[in-house]
Amino acid sequence: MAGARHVSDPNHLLAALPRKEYRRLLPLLEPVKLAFGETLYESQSRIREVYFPNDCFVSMLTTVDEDKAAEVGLIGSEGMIGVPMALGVAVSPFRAVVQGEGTAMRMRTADFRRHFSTSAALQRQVFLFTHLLMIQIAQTAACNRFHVVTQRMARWLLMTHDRVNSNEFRITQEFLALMLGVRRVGVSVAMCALRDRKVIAYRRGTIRILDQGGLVAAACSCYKTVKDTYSREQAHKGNSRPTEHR
Amino acid sequence: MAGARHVSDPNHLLAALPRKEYRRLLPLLEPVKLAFGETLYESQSRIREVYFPNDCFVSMLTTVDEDKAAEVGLIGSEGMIGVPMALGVAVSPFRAVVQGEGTAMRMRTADFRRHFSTSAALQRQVFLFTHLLMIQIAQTAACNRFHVVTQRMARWLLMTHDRVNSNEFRITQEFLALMLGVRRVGVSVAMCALRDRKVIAYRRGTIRILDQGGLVAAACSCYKTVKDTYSREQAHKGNSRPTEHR
DNA sequence: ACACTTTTGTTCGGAGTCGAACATAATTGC
DNA sequence: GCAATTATGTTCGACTCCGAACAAAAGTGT
Repeated sequence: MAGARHVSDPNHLLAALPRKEYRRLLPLLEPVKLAFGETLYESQSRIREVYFPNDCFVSMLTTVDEDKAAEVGLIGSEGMIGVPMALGVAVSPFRAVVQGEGTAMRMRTADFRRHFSTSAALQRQVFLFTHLLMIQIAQTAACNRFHVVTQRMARWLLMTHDRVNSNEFRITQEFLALMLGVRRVGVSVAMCALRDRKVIAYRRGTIRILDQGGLVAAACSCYKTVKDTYSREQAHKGNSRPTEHR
Repeated sequence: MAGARHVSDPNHLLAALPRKEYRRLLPLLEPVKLAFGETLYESQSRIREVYFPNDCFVSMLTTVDEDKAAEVGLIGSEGMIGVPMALGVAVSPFRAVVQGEGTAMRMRTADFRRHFSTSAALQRQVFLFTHLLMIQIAQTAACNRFHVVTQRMARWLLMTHDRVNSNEFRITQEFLALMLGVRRVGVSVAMCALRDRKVIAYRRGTIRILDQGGLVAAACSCYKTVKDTYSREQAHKGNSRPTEHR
């Protein structure tokens, strides 16, 4: 959790595969560098490749009223981009935008489809993640309903923090406002409040988390709820094979 | 859409199975009557049976802060209750409450698991529905973020209307408020407004839709978005087999 | 050093929802 | 018929967030 960033932090879904499966998959996996802001899928567009993030992470956005959008999920090395492929659908219902730059393993949909149908281990990993993603989206729905901007923003910072493995990362208030679906002013006020309480520090596009506990306290319970669910399920799936990798 | 209620409106997932598959499944399906308000799953509880609604429908609720809850999905004859089972998880992340009484086909999880793993047709149906449910939940997340009570309520009435196949159904403002995660007062005001505009009529626990077009106009675009997605995908899956059933 | 762009901070009135409380109307039980 | 219960309607002040507009500060390019 508080560890330094690994040089090559591998994707957890792939890392959890039996070695034999992994070797079989490897030739079809192309390591790619994903830049901040890059769009992997447009909403309603055909899925051509799936991605297994290593140390990058990606936002899933739902569009509404043709001008507004809101983030419904955040996916890092614990998951995969292109879940609909696992459900037999090759059209992405969401826009997928790279939130944190880094590397991912890319796989063509045809290759994925072929391997997926014959690999019980891959199915197990991907379906479990699909389940977790669904929970995350549902929690976001409830969170959007009940919690105020400060809480939702704190939650977002924590979720990002968990995926970036660093206390500092680059993000502008404008962008954060887009993700949360609020005005930038709302973010500005909320961040000032947290800064005054010495929970975070920031300057022009860079934010640093000073007091993680304080941030958890400022966030709604949604953060803990989702995180606990993730670690609970990760623990279960560890049963199949020890978490050692590479 | 405007048709009368069938005496035995069958579940669409089951109806779309090849006849042979369906016959194989039938002995394991137990028709049950589900009463309004009945809880099929508690949140975090073990899933013992899955349900294929015929003419009933069920709300999926996410709990938050130990006292509040919000509906994240509404499932009728187009779907199944117990989607996590298809993803290899036997614990329901949501509370499932019967919203509209009626009948469903019940199946023990062990039987479902066994058949599911060997029936490509059933997998196809259930995974497609899982995909649609995910979209519905995500849309609810965005909807909760951007739209006001009147719009969300209109959407809810329309979604219910689609599943109940009748212009009139029983529902109290108190209950509706629970589903939407707002105060009853908010629902009261919104319903008065719609009634004054002659879009709906109601009296103590019963509501009647007078002007479906007006209701669509009062609702946010989320209703149309989700509905269109459903019909688009339903059309696709029809390719495998004509929609004739029984 | 300077102009320009990007990012952040502040203010304003208005709309929507909140929690709380109370009033009225319809239905049920006896 | 009458009391109790359930469902609906209305009002109040407080709070959050909205859209709009403007100001200030930090970084960039030349």
